[in-house]
Amino acid sequence: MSATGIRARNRAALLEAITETANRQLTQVGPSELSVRAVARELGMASSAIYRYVSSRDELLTLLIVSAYDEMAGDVERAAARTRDPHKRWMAIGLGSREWALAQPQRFALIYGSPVPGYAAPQDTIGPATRIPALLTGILQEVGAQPQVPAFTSRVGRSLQPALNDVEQWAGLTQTRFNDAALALGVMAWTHMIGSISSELFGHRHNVVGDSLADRRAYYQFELQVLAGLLGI
Amino acid sequence: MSATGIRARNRAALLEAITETANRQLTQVGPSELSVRAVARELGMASSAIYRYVSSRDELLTLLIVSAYDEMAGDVERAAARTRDPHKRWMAIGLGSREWALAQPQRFALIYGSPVPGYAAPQDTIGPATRIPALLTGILQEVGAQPQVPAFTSRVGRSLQPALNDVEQWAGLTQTRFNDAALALGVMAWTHMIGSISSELFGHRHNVVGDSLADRRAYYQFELQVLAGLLGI
DNA sequence: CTATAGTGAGAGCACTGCTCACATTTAGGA
DNA sequence: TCCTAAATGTGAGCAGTGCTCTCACTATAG
Repeated sequence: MSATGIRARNRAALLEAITETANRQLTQVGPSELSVRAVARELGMASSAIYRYVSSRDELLTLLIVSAYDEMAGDVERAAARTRDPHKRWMAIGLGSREWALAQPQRFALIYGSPVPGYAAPQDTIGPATRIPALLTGILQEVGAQPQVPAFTSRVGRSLQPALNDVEQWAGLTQTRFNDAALALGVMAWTHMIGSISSELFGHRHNVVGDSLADRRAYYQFELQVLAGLLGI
Repeated sequence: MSATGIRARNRAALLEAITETANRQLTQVGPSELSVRAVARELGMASSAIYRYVSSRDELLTLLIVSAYDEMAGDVERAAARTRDPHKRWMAIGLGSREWALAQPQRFALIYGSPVPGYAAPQDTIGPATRIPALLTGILQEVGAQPQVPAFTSRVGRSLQPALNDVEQWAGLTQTRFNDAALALGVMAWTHMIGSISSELFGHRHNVVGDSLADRRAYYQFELQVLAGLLGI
């Protein structure tokens, strides 16, 4: 009788259960170690049954990627919403991103680490992936999108021009509009945030700097300040 | 009769052959997919024989990591040695790093990507890992290590102090000596270089920016200029 | 009520890292 | 020189993986 049917409901519930347990296993084993069989085992079903709901391990990973992007963006958006001041929001976005990454390192690695070879991100992921950058560009737009590029801008300007030839597309995607330098520096800031978080999280910095940067949060905050300064926020 | 013995020589040669074929397989399959059995197969020996030379897959990875660090550093050092001008050397180091990464993406992922879970980098890797950063700090030292921090420095300064409490150790390691701000910005620059290269290589930026940054090399060059400007190079 | 499509179980294939018992070769000391 | 001990290679085997296929069963639509 039910238009959707009891089967459709069960199906949705089970698919949710699959992604949930997979996400929970991700807190312990890391993306490349995630096992379809282990998920099935924990759910008490045959491993082959999983493939009724997810066509392959890669498709399961895609589900987890989308969920990670979305949850991280949600956290960061909430953190950013707590203040109106552009500079404080800038810091909140940066620090919030790091916080989420430290709390969920494997899920961060899933979306910002080196991809598993052969995996091509489908279209479903680009929407959720754009949410945090959109917050940043929103701030740029708010402060007037006139970055206070320091004295070296003239030297930099020459090398910048050929890099940006499709700003219109970007502006349309994010519904913002500002000049080339602001875009370039904005992308640079976002790149640096995830680069610095990755560096801390994956222990690359430790191989080089040792414990020179004892208070990692304070150092990251310093970096955020530098980036904000570059953009005149 | 030979003090070392023919066996030791064979052993060394075979160990070299193993890392060589492993490195060649790395050009096609990526770190997490690298297979001990496949290496053995290509060398025409039983898979179990490999374990006479390498105690585990992780130890093989460590060998490859060290070799990747060393070869990349060699390339970049050569590129940097072509000029004496600090600014040009700065650019050569940054661009050289990117060049190597684009030519050997899997090996770059091996050393700067997300680590395989459970793998802890042994001491052998920290020496080779420090070579390129040492080039950068060398330039900082050369230009006087007085970064031209822009107007926002005063605001930044407060948050910087707690982050740096073991500068002496770092200075000893790299045999350089400069002030806290120079160190902090230097680490930031290096962090950004590998972060930006990773972002381009692993396709993270593509999910966000699309093809707005058409000429990726030009954009990366722009970033290098900004970083150089921050450090007064 | 029946034909159909959805669902689960289990066996099986090809692959992985790794261990072990066994044969063979080599090296060094009595 | 001989002989013991160490080093080396082989193949079987264990436990795990992703994924496919066949078979039974059940809910749904006509």
